[in-house]
Amino acid sequence: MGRARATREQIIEAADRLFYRQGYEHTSFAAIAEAVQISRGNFYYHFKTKDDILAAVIDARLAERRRMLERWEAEEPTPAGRIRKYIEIPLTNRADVQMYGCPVGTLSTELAKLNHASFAEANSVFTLFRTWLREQFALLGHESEADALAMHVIAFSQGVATLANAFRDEGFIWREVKQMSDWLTAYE
Amino acid sequence: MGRARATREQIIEAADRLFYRQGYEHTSFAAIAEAVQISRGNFYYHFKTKDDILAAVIDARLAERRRMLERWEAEEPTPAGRIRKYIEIPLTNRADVQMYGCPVGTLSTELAKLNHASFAEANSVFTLFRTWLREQFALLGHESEADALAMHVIAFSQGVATLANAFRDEGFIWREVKQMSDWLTAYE
DNA sequence: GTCTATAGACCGATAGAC
DNA sequence: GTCTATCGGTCTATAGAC
Repeated sequence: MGRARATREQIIEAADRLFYRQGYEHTSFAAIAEAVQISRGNFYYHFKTKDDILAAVIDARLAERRRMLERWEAEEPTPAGRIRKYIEIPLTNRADVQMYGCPVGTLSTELAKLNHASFAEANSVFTLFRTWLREQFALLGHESEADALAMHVIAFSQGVATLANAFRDEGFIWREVKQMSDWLTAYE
Repeated sequence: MGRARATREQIIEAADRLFYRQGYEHTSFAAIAEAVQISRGNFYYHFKTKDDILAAVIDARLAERRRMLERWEAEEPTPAGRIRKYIEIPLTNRADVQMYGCPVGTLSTELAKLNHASFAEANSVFTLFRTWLREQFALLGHESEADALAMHVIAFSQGVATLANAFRDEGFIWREVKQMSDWLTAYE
């Protein structure tokens, strides 16, 4: 049981990484199996279909982001400090962002085009951020516009990620994050 | 000769549409051939490889966007009015944007993940916008920061498109475009 | 008769699935 | 390990305009 669980998690980890770097559709069973160094037969013991793996990857991402937000709440005493943590994501992950874009945004974009059943599930990561940011803005005393501000911050992040990916320009990320961080001071 | 040209352009048109709606990799020869109502054999008379079609689609998009910018220059006498036209794109195309995102951004994102040779070519549409917006900001007297402002506007557009696609929220587009339009007045 | 445009059988490789 | 579907891509035959 412990062994099966470890293998299962290795598969999810490898799939997560490959879906992010190569896209969901472009990633084959064989590629994941090879990355985990297991046979395809063993593979099917853990996941019956590719959609099953996708669902597991999305669940894992959701759980990981939840933990990240909890960590931020422990580290940053003020709502503004927490929002700033979110704004800085493209900078914190700049190497990956330039190479592969945002994991959440690019998966959402791909699943939208595939008309995939897990499209809504994948967007629940966006919703997690949206709800959390909304809370932080509400704590800052901007209840009535909290949701619009939350969406604005996420949109900023997505725009920066997409262009940083297209142009592979780190200076651009620095400038945009600085600007957004300055914008936030008006709401502190 | 005239017949061939018509067929060729029909193929490019159908491929453009399908690449946008379903993604490049997810769109098969068979799907394009069916959309144009020709056989797959005929198809290969006009394009040898799938990459050839992609290149033709990118060229067509570049030409189309160039014409659009020229149209805007004719219609809008002021640089600010022209920039505003760009800012309003997500609103103008809101139905498609909500369903399929931005054609330029989503193709760039997909080709980045596929490590596709035409990645740079696809981004030339971004560069077209970037150069054009930079010129408009320079005309407004903001030469030193013109490029950063151009990138900022494109990033805004990409962020709005990605989130509008994920949440299928038209109100969000209206709010963001309004906000960005107001932001622009500070530079007029 | 020639050339353009079209059709469709066919190929090897690889995909997801069992 | 195998099965079936489908992928991108090649090849040949031929219909029709000139």
